Amino acid sequence: MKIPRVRFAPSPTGYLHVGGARTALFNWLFARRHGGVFILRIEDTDVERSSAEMVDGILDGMRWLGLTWDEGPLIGGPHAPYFQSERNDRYTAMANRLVAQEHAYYCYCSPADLKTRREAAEAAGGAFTYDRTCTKLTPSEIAERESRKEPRAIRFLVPAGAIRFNDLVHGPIEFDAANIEDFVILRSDGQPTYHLSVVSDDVEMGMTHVVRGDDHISNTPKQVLLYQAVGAPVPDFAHVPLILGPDKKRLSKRHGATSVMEYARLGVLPEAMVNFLALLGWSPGSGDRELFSQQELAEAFDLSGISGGNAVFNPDKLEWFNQQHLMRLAPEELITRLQPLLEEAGLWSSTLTTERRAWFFTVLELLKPRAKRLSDFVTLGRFLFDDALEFDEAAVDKHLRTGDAAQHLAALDAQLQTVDTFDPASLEVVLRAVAESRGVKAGTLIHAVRVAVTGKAVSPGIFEVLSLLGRTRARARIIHAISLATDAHGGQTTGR
RNA sequence: GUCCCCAUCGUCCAGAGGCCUAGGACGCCGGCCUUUCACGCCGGUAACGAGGGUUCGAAUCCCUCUGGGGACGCCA
Repeated sequence: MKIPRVRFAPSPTGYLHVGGARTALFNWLFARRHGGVFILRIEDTDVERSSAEMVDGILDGMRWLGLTWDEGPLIGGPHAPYFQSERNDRYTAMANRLVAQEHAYYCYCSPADLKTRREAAEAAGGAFTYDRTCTKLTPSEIAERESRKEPRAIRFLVPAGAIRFNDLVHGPIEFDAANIEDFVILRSDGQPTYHLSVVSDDVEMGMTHVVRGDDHISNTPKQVLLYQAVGAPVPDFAHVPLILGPDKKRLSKRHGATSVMEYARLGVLPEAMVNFLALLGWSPGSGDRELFSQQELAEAFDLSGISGGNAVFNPDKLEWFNQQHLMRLAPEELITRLQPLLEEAGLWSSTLTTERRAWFFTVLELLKPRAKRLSDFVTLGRFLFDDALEFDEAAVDKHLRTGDAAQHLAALDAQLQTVDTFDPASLEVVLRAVAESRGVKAGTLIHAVRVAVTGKAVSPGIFEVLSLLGRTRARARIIHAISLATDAHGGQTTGR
């Protein structure tokens, strides 16, 4: 196989959504797998709807996912520029060449008129196809209109016959040109349309494969025609099925989060998103493995593993992948990812990464199996980072303001004051001894202590928690809880 | 309406004629572990859309139907 050159060519009319992200990922994986080149090209020929912010948003999404491009915005490359809005002269040149070779012609029909006719046809239940009015113009009529500078578009003259191309995921696909109208390639304002700019760029940039969404299948015959008209080799196509919402409709905003950066904000790891997206519509074939790093995916990826049918986006599975990747993240790395979140929550201090490093690592290990998202470390670990506890009233009523909880805690506190080492094992011995001496089940005391030191009914193992808190903080909380327990009417239960 | 794509558990995939009394994962339901919640472990639930062919033999090949999706713009 020749060295593949592939591209992801988003239109900056919105943020990078999961569908686009997966297409980008497949292109990236394909390039990396075969030692090819991955190009990022911005298709901003729709001036009305494109914006610089959207370009930045897409670049952010690409970077977050780790989809580095070899040629494209910011870094340039041998085929610069990589913004279609800056390649206009090439498109006009190609359009003019096509007119000169009679592969295309001027069309003076007004868009407004075309629109009404199209709507009328639709109302009548059919589809409107351009009737080639302007192909009937004589050379002198054209010359006259041109001299008057009448606005006109350029249409491609679709030749009759079958148009065939081989799709790497769908196999051979054939269209009858009779069903394809003479499409506009250059708008009356001189701007190229999608078909023209895509083919022009893909030819000039030497694309060998076009990996894109399924929704482009019906565009492909038009583009094949364009390749043939300019005498360029037709690349191999691979049309990737779409991502659907739970209702089997094309995934859109009304299904919830669709922007990849939205998932980033929700505490999803890019490695989880990549893993999830890669396996949505693609499979490495035999083998039951599902957990892959980006590198491993790049080694296993193959276009032939892409399935032909659309796939439903399953948030539950994404969350599972996230949890799995979270658990596999090295402590150092986890800290880096967590820092912004902890800072935002006002829970970060530089001591976390210096003298209390070991302490922090242990905390993270304890929280890991319980966290499904990055943000869970903040909520789950808050009681360890911050002494201002928020008490769960129901838990307080159930475990603290009940029986002799206060006395039990007081007895425990007395022992905690004197216990030699504050490690989990010693603490367990102490607590069980106190429970026995007071004639209660260990569980009873444990539950009371948990609420006392965490404010909640659920937490990681209580002995680890106590140990991590340390003697001073643990005892202070228990003492406060005792007063809480004696206060029959609840009253102020927040803070310390 | 026309054209195109697709069709295995609720969902994502495996399966490229006999290995399939259809496998894995998520979810769900049990159980174990346990101080709670998770993690982990064990087990269970659940599918080849229908009908015709081809073949000794079909989830796998062909046809029809049905169903779902996409495209029909001077949007990309």
